[in-house]
Amino acid sequence: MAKPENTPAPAVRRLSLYLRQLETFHAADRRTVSSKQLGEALSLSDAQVRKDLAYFGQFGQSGIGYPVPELIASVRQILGTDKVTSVLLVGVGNLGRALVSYRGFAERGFEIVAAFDNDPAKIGESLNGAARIQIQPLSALEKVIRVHSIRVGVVTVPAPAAQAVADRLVEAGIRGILSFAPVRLRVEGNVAVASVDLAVNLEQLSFQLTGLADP
Amino acid sequence: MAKPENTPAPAVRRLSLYLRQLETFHAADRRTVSSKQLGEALSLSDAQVRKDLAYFGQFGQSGIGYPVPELIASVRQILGTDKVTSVLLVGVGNLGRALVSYRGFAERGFEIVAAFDNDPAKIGESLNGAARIQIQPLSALEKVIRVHSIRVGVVTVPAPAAQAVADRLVEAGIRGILSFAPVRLRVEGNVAVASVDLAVNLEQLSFQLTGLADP
DNA sequence: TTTTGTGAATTGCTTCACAGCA
DNA sequence: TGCTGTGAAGCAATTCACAAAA
Repeated sequence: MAKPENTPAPAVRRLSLYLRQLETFHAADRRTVSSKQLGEALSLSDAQVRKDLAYFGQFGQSGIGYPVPELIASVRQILGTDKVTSVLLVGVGNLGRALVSYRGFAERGFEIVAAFDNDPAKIGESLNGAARIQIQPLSALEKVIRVHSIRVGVVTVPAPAAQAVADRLVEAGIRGILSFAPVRLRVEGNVAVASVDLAVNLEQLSFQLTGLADP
Repeated sequence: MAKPENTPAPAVRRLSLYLRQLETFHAADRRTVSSKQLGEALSLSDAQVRKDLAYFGQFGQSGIGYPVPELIASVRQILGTDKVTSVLLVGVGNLGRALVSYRGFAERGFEIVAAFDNDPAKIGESLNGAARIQIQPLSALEKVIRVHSIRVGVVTVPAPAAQAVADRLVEAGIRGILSFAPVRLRVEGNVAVASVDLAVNLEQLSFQLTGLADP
């Protein structure tokens, strides 16, 4: 359960995969799992699994493996998802709408509690997410962040507007931003940014395709 | 414009970022760009930019930099996005709907030309994407793939259904799969798979947050 | 000059292999 | 025996630094 400063980023990414797989094992009433089994399910080596987990503490038992429920709890704590995190979303286009109702977020401990857009026609519209929320004007952003102590924002506005929205979120005290805009956001040091570029993934696929034999 | 077999995967990922940034420079009528400028825009070192591009050919000119329009054309060719790629989508939930109308795909050369779902209530419904398409039953999958020679599929079905859909796509001759289901898909060797797990990205953010000082 | 392309050095990540424990 | 945790080895990616080109 330690939180070392010098953890390889890839190891942290895989932690999420371990958690997902552990939950699957848990649903099947598995009590323990070995690094070999966990690795096989995720196409990783057993050594990789052990190294990754060892960065954060000693969770396993020699000869037995890792206790599934306990390891789930530990990994959640490491990731900070053992408590529900309130999240706001800016930009209620098609993607924004889909994310508000995306159950995968709630399942992983993230609840979208507010949504913002600058289109007057959308203000007041109800959205069905984990809770029912109403679209609010951007002018309400700062107040909502303050009143609800929201620390994470999801940005689904068009690329040209993304930096301005990010600046505003940072100014209002947000600590983390998940952006779907295909631009590199610049933020002051103490704010974490993660970026998802959906088209990039298709481009990577496309690249791999050009290298494959075509029967 | 070579296509070496042994290119670091991270370099290929960055190629997409270079393309994006080059297009921004192009829109601003920049004729040439140096590795330093490109790197600064993306928070990468100039050496990194040069190394990455050099994996694929010699595009720059000493003392000048890289010619923007030519490099854009070359990178598109390397990624295989110089031609439009027809894509199908399986699973028209909220996320699937959003992706069908997502303009970022069309802008990068991917056109969703067919959408499938197994919910009888949805069959025949019209969706507004780049083109207008009708939701079709899964039973039509194989025929559509064959008739339109579709090589790439986007999977937005619930996790438990994803592997079965992937198997069917592979069986029908698809060459690449972009999956949004939070499971590791197993496919036979010659099919490329890319996976986007939206919740994972929030978890990574959450992890970073726990390490940051909270003012 | 400026800036590329690239071998060499370095850093970082993964795999190996085994001591130690149940 | 079966399996973890970990130093050491091996491999991969990044950065350095400079010769060559315009």
